[in-house]
Amino acid sequence: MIPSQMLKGTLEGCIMAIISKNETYGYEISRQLEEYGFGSIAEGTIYPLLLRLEKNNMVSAVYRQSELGPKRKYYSLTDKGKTELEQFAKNYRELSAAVERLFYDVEDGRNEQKSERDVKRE
Amino acid sequence: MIPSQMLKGTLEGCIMAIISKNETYGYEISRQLEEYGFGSIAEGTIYPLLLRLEKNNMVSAVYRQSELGPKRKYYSLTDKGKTELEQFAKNYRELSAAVERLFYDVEDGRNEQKSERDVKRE
DNA sequence: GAAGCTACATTGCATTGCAAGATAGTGTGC
DNA sequence: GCACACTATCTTGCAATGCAATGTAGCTTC
Repeated sequence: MIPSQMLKGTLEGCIMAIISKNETYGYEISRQLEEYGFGSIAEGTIYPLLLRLEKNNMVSAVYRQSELGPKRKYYSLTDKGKTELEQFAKNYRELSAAVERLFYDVEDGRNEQKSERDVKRE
Repeated sequence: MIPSQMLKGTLEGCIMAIISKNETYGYEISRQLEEYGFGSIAEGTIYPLLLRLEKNNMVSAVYRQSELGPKRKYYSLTDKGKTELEQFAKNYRELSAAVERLFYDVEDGRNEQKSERDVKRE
C-alpha cells in the first residue's frame, strides 16, 4: 500500500500519462491506476484532480453517453498538457535517480565519503 | 529541479536513509541531499522534519561540539526508525514499479487494452 | 566590527490526497 | 414495484508536509 503522501505530485503526472495513452474518463482512470499497481485511489482524489487539470488547461473534456450508467466525461491532453507531462517525466526521473543513488549506498553499507573540502582541512 | 510536491513522503525516508549510513546532523544532511541530486532542500524543511522524526522516536539525538561553529545535533536511527526505513523502501519500490509500468506503455504508444470484462460484454 | 560561513529553530502558507457524503442513471433479482 | 449493486461524477473539510522568511548564535577572517 503506497502512502498517500508519497503520491503527492506524482499522481497528477501519472493521470496525465494515462490520458495521453487514450481519451478516457475518471471512473476508468481509477481502474487503470489499480491495474498499474498504484492501489485503490479514492474518487475524492481523482475527480478534484481532473477538474483542476481542466481548469489549468492541461486537459479538455467532452461528455458522452454510456450504455450502462450516467454519462461519462472524457478527457484528452491539450498541447499544454503534453508539455507538462514531458516536464513531469523529466522531474520524476531526476528524483528517481537521486533515490536510487542513495539506496545503492545504503544497501552497500557505504559510509559518507569525506569531501575534498574536509580532507583539505585535516 | 524536483518540484516540492514530488518530494512529499519521499524526503522523510531519504533523510532516514542518510542517517542510517552514518550518524550525522542537519546541516550536513542538507549538503548530502544536494550531492545525491535532490537539489537544494530548504533548512525550513529539514529541521522541522528532523524534530518530527525525533518526536516519533525514529531517531535519537546528541549534541556535540564543532570546531568551527555552534554545536551540532547528531542523529542516529533507532530500531523503530530502521523498521520504518525498510517499510519506506518497500513502499517506494512499489510506487516506482507502478510508474515505470505506466511510462513503458506511454512511451510505447500502447493504448489501453480491453479488459476481459469488456471483451465479454461485446 | 563587518562580513560570511556554520548550525539550529519557528511561523504561517500553499498544495494535494482522502474520507465522507450527496446525486443520479442503469440493470438484476425477488 | 422495490431493494440492491454497479456505474459515474462532484463537494466539503481535514491532515500532512515542503518551503519562504525570519531569528538566533558561534566562529573565523579581514
